[in-house]
Amino acid sequence: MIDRRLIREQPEKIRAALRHRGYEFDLDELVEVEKRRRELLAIVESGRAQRNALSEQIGRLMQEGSDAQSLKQKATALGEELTQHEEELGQVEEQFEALMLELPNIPLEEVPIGESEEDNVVVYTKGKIRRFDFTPVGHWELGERLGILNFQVAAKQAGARFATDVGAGATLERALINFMLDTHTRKHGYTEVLPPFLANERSCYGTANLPKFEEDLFKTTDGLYLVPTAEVPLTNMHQDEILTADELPKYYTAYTACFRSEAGAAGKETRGLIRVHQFHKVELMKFVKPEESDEELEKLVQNAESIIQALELPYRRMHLCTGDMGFQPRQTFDLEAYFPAMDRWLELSSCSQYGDFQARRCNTRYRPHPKAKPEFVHTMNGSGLAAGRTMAAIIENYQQEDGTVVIPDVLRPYMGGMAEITPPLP
RNA sequence: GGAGAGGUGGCCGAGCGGCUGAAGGCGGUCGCCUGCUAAGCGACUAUGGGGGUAUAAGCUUCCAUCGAGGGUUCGAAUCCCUCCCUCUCCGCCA
Repeated sequence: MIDRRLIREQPEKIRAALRHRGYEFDLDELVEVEKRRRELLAIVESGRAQRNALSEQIGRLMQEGSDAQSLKQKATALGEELTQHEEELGQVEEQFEALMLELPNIPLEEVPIGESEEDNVVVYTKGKIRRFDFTPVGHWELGERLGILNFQVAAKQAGARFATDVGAGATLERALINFMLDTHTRKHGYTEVLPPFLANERSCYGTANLPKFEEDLFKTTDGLYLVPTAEVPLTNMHQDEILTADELPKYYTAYTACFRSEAGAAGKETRGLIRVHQFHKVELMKFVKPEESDEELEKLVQNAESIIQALELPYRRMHLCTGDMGFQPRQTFDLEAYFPAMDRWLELSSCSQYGDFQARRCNTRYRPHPKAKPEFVHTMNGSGLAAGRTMAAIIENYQQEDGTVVIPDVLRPYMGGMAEITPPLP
């Protein structure tokens, strides 16, 4: 949610943002509703002021023991008229809120303007792309051959677009999660959180997964949602709270399973572990002062990158353009690893800053000084990293001609010293 | 799941139909006092929204908010209903 004052003070700024995003939205309607809301509010408030004054008078008269009957009648009549206006205001307010919730964030000026994925900008590429003297095999195929990934079993257990890790595969993914959490807590100063994997409606509104993206979420029969990312519980850690300045910045990291219904998605990218209904991720999340926002985002991106670097995977950093960016962020950087079998770069991490967009929805504020008025904090988050995709990247990049997958050095202590995953004997 | 108790400002806590946006305390800010420290004294100290004025802040006025939503009433923190949450006890369970 953006500052409502922008609606009447800088509608052109919003209009430009919508255009750059290629986002359909009836801004004129919102401007109109906002105006109507203020008009009605003035009427209702003066009506209330009159009623309050009358009531006070009645109270005084009755205490004196005087007759207040005629004033009461007057108040009743006033009340009836007021109720009508209040109802109208209620409707307009509802309309206004609904529209505000559907309005996306305003991209920062430095975000490249573009229409699609094609217009994203490569900030830099790091690591060496390995040259294979054999044809690399896709992680889904190699994983099945090694007996560490089983999509048939997953289909029986749950359905299409699920994955079951078995044996060394399960150990590898767990090793990745542990390595990531240890790195972020011990080296980067994040506080580890293990939150509920279900979130209520309010929390999903807080991160703006609701109301616009309900079709992406799994909903339980009692109205809770399976978390699509740890961003949801983490961003709501301080819902309705006023933090003190010296508490900021706050760094949180959490492992959660992530559930996405992705109803519409289909195609090439759905192979193997790339796009599944449940995956595993370690998330990084920060609450910061507005003036520290950019600097903190940069550190967060580097924290995520450090994992890819430690795993020695080739990757690149992308600056997402206005057209490819999500609804909520002001700015997003993606970290994409190279997948040799697919000959594609795929996102392992997406790091976004939101400004006060989510903080407004979560009502998370802080006092810049002990006596100062509360202001909204800034939030940001990024994957640090998506474990399933990272495992897929390892399988593809570390495969040998004989079908063996070498375990990256940093993970070996997490796997009881295992150095490679070898195919079962025929 | 059952039974009981409760949800009030940054925190604790009083109030149980009108003069209560809310006593008192803690915390905080500013000032005074004290040759360090501690203590003491005084003032100020909720949030959001609309309007006026000034636009760097500010000042002023009105409205709303005592878990959320509805109801009764001229008037609700206070009475009634529904829901949510917390605590205690019982049951069930990894």
